[in-house]
Amino acid sequence: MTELDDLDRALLRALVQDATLSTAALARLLGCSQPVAWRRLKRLTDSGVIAGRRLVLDREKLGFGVAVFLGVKLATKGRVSLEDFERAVSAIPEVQTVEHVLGLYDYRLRIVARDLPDFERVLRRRIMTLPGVGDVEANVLLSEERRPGPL
Amino acid sequence: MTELDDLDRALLRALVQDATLSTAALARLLGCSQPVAWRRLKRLTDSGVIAGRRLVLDREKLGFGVAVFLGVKLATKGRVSLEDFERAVSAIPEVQTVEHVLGLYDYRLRIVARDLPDFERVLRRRIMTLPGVGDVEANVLLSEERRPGPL
DNA sequence: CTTGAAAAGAACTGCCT
DNA sequence: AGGCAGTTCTTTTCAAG
Repeated sequence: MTELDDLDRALLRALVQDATLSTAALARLLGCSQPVAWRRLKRLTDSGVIAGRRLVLDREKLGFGVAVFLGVKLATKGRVSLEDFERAVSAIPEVQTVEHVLGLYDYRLRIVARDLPDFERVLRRRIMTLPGVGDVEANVLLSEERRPGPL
Repeated sequence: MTELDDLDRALLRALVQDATLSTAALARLLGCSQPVAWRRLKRLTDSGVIAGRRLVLDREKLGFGVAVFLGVKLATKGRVSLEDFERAVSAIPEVQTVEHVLGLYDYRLRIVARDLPDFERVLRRRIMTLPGVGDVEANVLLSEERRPGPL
């Protein structure tokens, strides 16, 4: 954990909303000079608080109209099973995220597909054939909203 | 949907891996000139295929060691209920994403908290008091991997 | 579609309070 | 720590092949 002051927090809040802001624009927003904004930004990046920058793509414009969350329960869960499952699931291109979780399910997967028939294909030929798969629960994404989170 | 050629796809793949690449570095990777990489990038941005750029923060370094996925079933789900729920849930700072889904649950929420006691506080005082909440299922995040997705 | 180059702007550095 | 002024680099636009 890193100690942040109010200026750091304001900087992160601004950048989480729009990562394309220049340090000069940031400085204007925060009421400080451009080099100060730059130094803060660099410090946060070097210390790893800022872990990276990601492109946000428009699924639909790319022809992937369907996103589905799958909860997966494994039938057998030794150490080897987990590793086998993770390796196999990582090889499926339609899988966007693999989350290892604790609770009713063992893994949560975010899958994207062109349409529902395409999703059925992925589910039957890719997911259901994964090593050790037990129960699977699906939730089709209707809409999603991302929030800044606590800071 | 937008029609993309192989160069566009290669460009997106490269940028999804590292959104900090300069257009010159991109051009080198793709084997084209810098102005071409720049034009392609601009076209993809203007057309909305590239929807934005986001900062990736390190939860733990910010002091939020716990992330939990909640599946929420509403007890009553008229149009008004959905809107009430969404408005109320958006006001909780610990909520990072709100996903309206179809399936066993109505909403999936990603919650972050400082630790498990802090999460319990959020769950009891914020989540369980939301308007119309029925069943709630929780999955604690152990680890997550993001994959490039299909392209 | 390319290369090359100039103009604008952003990022980075050193020095000062 | 913060600010000013300057340098360097990238992005962006344009001319010409």
